[in-house]
Amino acid sequence: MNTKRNVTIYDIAKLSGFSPKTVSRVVNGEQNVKKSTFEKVTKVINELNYIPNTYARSLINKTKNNVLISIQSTEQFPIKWIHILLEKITIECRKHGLNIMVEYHEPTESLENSILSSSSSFIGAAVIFYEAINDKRIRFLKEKEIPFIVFGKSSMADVLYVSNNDYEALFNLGKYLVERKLKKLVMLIALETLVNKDRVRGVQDAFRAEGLDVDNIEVVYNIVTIEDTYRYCKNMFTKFNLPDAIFVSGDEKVIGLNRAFFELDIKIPEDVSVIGFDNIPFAEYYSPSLTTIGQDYVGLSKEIVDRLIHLIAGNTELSSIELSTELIIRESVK
Amino acid sequence: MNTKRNVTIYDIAKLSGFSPKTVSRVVNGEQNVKKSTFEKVTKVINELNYIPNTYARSLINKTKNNVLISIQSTEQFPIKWIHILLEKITIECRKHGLNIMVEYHEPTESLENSILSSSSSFIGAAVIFYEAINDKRIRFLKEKEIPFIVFGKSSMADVLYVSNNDYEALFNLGKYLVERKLKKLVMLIALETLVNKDRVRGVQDAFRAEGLDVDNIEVVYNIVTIEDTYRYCKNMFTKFNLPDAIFVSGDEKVIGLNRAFFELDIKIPEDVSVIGFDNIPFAEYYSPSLTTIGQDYVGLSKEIVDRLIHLIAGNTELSSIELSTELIIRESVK
DNA sequence: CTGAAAGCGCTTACAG
DNA sequence: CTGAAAGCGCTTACAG
Repeated sequence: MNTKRNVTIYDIAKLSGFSPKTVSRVVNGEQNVKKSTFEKVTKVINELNYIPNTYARSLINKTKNNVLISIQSTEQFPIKWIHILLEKITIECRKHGLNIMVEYHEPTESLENSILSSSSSFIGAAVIFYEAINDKRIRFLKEKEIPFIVFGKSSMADVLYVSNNDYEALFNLGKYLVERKLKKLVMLIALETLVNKDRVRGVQDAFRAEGLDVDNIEVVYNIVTIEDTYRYCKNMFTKFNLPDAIFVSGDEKVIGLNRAFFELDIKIPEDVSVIGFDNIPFAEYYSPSLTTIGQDYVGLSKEIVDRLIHLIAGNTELSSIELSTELIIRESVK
Repeated sequence: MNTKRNVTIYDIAKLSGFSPKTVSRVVNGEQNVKKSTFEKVTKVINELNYIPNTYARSLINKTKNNVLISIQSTEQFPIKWIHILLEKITIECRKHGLNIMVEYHEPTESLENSILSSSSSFIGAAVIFYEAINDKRIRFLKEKEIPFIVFGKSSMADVLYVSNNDYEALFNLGKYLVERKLKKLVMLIALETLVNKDRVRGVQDAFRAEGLDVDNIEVVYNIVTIEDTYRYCKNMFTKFNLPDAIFVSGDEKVIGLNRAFFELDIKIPEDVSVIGFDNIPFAEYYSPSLTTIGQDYVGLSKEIVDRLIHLIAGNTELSSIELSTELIIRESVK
C-alpha cells in the first residue's frame, strides 16, 4: 500500500529555513519575495519533487474549475461529431484553465455511482449532451444548484442551451432542394426530439414558402443507428420506388444507406439525391462525396465554454444561442 | 459572484441538534447510529440539499480515485476505435468507483497548462495513449512518481503497458493471405511505432514460415490520415498496377482507399483484396464489407482498469499484457 | 520582505 | 450510541 507520506509545504519550510507562508509565496509565484529566498526555496522544492496538494488548495479557493460533461449514451455510440465537438471544447477549456471530466450516462442507469452525484461538490459547472425527457441529471443539477448548460435545445424554458440553428439549416436545405426540382423528400431521423422537430419544421416551411404541399415530405422517426438506416433503406426502397432526395440526420448513418443502395444497385445521385448532417471529416470521401449540413464546431465550443466560465463565476444573466450551419455542396445531390 | 456559503456538516449538526461526528456517521452510512437520530439528521440534510465537500474528504482519504487519460492527439483525430475503447474503460472504471478525466495532448505543446501537471496531486493513476519518443508526459509521471500505464507498447523496459498482440494478429493475417494465394502485399501504415513495427514483423515472419520471400511485402509508412490514404492510393495504383492485397492500419483510413478506388474504377476484391485493423462498427457496412482485425475492446479495458486499481493501491508487482485479436472475414478479401 | 495564527470542511483516534 | 479534539495541507488576513 501507499505508505509513503507526501511532501508538504512544511517539509519545504523546514528544509529551506523559511516559513510555510513564504514557501506558499514561492509556489504561487508571488512577487514580494527576495530573490535569494526564492532560489533557496525553489531548490528544495525541486529536490523533493514537491507538488502542492490540490485538495487543500481547493478547500480554500471556492471556485471550482472542474467541468463535467455528461453524455447520454445511445445505441449509436460512439458518435463521431460528438467527439469532434468534445475535442474543440477541451482545447477551449484548457485555454481558460478549466478541467474537463467526461461521463457517459446510460438513460436506464441510476445516478448513484455517477461522477455527477459522487463528485458534485467538486463540479463548477456541467454540460449535458442530449437532454432526455424528464432528465434525472437535470433534476439533480437543479436541486443541487450546480450551474449547467444543455447542448442541443432544452424543453425547459429556464434551461440555458447552445445549439445549431436546426430550423434555419433545414429551411435552407428545403429551398435548395426545391430549386433543383427535388420535391419528393424522405427524412430519416432519429428520435422525436426538439432538435429533430425543428429540422422537420424547417423543411416544411421552406416547401410551403415555395408553394409546395407538405405532403411531399415523408418523415421517418426512430432511425437511430447505421444498422437502422441500412435496414430501412434495404426494405423500403427499390430502384423503381424512390423519392427525389433522402435526408439522413447524421453523416455516419449515411454509411448504412450507401451499403443498402450498393446492394440494391441504386446509384447516387443519378437515381436519388442524398443529404447528411454534421460534416464529419470523412463524409468528403464517401462515394459519391456527401452533400451535408456542416456544424460550426469551433463556434459552438467557444459559445459553450464562454457560458461555462460565466456560470462558474456566478453570472446568471446568460442567454441561449443557436448557431448557423453551412450547407456543403458535394456530389450526392443531383 | 458566488456569494452563497456552502452548507457544511456544522450547519447540519447545529440544526439537527447532534455533533458533526454523528452527522458524518449518517452521511457515510455507518451502522452504529440510533434509527431516530439517523432520520432526524437525514431530514435536515435533505432540507438543506447538503453535499459533502469532496476536497475536505480527499484531504484526509489519501487514496486518489481520479484517473487521467492522456491522449496524444494526432492529425487523424478523433479516431473511432479510441473512443470505443474509452467508452469501455469508462464503464469499467465506474464499476470500481474511479473517476476519469480525459485530456488531449498536442505533442508540440508544453505540459504547463495540462491537467496532468496542474492537477497531478489529484491523480491516482494515468493512462497514456500513444507513447511518443522521449515522451514529456512519461518523464513527468516518473519524476512525480505517479503510477501509469501505456496503451499500445512502450519503448521503456520499466513501463507497464496493455496492448493488442499486434505481432500475432499480423502473423495470422499473413498466413491467411498466403493460403489464399495473395502473395504480393502492400502495407499502408502510420508512424514507425513499436506497434506498427510489430505488425510488419508479424506478416514478414508468416511469409517466411510459408517459404515466401519477404520482398513480396512492401511497407509504406507515414500514411496517417484518411486523406493520406486517399492520396497514396490515387497516385500510386492503377487498375493494371496492383498488388494482390493491401493492408491498411486502421479501418477508418480504408474510407480514403475506397474513395480512390471508386475514382480509379478498381473493384474490391476482384482487382485487389483489402484488410483493415480495429473492427469499428461501421466497417461491416462498407461496400464491400471490410475484412479486418478486431480489437478485444472489452478485454483490453478490463486489463487496463484492473491495473489502474492495483496501481492506485500501491501495488508494483504488475506485468504488461498483449491481448489476442480476431481476424474477421468479410467481403473485401478474395 | 517575512511569519504566526486561524480557518477551509471534513475524518481519525480516542473517550465515555 | 454519541461527542470533543486534533489534524489533513494549504491560504487568508493580519502584523511587523
